[in-house]
Amino acid sequence: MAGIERPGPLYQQVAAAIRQGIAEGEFPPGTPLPSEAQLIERYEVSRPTVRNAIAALRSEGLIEVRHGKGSFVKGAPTPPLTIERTITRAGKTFTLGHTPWEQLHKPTVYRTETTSTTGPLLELGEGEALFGVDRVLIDPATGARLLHRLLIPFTTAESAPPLADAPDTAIEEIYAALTAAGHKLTWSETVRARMPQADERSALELPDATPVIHTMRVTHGTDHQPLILEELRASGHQAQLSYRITAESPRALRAVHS
Amino acid sequence: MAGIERPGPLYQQVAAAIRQGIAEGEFPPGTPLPSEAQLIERYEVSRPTVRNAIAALRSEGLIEVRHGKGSFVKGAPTPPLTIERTITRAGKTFTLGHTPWEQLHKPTVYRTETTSTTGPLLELGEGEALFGVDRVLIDPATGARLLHRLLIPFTTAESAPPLADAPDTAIEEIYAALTAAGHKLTWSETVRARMPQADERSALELPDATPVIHTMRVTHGTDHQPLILEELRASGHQAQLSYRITAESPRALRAVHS
DNA sequence: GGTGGCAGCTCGTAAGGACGAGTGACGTCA
DNA sequence: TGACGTCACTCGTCCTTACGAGCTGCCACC
Repeated sequence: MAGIERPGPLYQQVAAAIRQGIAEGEFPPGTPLPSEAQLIERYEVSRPTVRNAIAALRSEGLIEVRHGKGSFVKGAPTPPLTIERTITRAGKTFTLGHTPWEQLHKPTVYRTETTSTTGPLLELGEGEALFGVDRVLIDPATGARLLHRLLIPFTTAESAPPLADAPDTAIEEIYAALTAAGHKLTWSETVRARMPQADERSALELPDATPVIHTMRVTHGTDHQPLILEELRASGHQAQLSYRITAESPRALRAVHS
Repeated sequence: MAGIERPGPLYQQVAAAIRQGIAEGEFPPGTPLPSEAQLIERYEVSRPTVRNAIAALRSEGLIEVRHGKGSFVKGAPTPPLTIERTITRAGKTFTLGHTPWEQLHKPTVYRTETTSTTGPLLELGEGEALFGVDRVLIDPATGARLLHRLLIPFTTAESAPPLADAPDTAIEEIYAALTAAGHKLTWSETVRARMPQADERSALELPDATPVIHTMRVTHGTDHQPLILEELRASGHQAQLSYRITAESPRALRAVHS
């Protein structure tokens, strides 16, 4: 390789040199890197070595490769869209999601069954009948996409009349219907970071090396019985979740980090 | 390739065949895949093709490659450790974290400055002086690791005497000290999913293709001024966060998903 | 019997050649 | 003038060959 010999595998040295070039502004965001052939000449290495280096930078999310065009430096990661998942106490506004989403299609409504993942959350066995409602939500400002899924057990749908007829009602209407049916709602939500599945990669238009942030929210009724399950999946590059937490009695802070 | 010709690149066909073998139980979790040489014979392809297929499976997190030993099918992802980030209303218990963590080392205490990320969260400019306290927490049951970082602005440390002397106090002691200093605490927390940086990969002992789940929690005082910033980073494979949400007035559910 | 070294397995890195496929610009032909 | 085909450029896939490095078990030597 041209210049000073550094330790480690050659392709790592090439990757480090390109990384440095990006950091120092030699390759500004949005511009194409030198082509593979040029990198071969420049660093005096073989094509596999160059491609290996490029693969490393790709998996770090630093660059993006477009067939027939070249390798492009990615812009600084856009400040991710914040999705409010918040509640404040006593009468203040209660946001379950960023407001101005647009729906890409009409909601997809289908019948499905509980799985080994969703069953326990709904306190049902496996194979119990559910309504499924899938939505693709888009933030008009940034184009960020969200996959939203609603799973409604038949028993819940029957207990709240509007649901059985039209499960593709807006979320707040569903909450309203459940409240009207006499339920006092609480929610519990788990958040995971994981790599996308193939269908998520295409639906969310995820580039390489992009994790998804995945939440499962269970709405509980008065006796804490699970009523519905909401799933939200978004690109880790485009979305972050935000929670606001209020404590009633500060004395309750014991028993943390023993 | 042996057998029926399927469409698409050869290495994808090989990857698909191995994927199928894993799904069908031919290669159970924990067992080694056939070696590269054997896969070459079996599918009648060259070594780069086999390695390309293996790289694809690796980046999906399906297998794990150990130098000198072989490629191993990963076990089903262990049910991740749930970290409670919860609050319930009015007097009930308030858990800021899973309780029985062990510390790997003594906390590392150092002086640092706000960055373009942490400054705005603490409502400070860039380059303002901070105490930093880093901890590596381990769940004794599963071995799951957590990186915990506490950033304390000097002004906060001065306003609560114990902090200036010993910033490496346990978290609940810090909250207690802040409360004793007259603050009525609230918290806001953001959650992101992203790929690890090199230092996180080693500190959390992350395998390939493992995202991290990263939370930033700001503790606010009586006038909502930011007091301290807590960062928590964990493997997406090992940890999930859990929130419990309670609403005071169900009428406040309007203005969701317009 | 114990211990060290070597052999033979694994994957990691590297070179070099060949061809296919996507893209865009240019020039030619109608 | 307009449309289409060609060509030059990009990256994608695939092959062969070679050697280095981590790991393990066998075997010979002490």
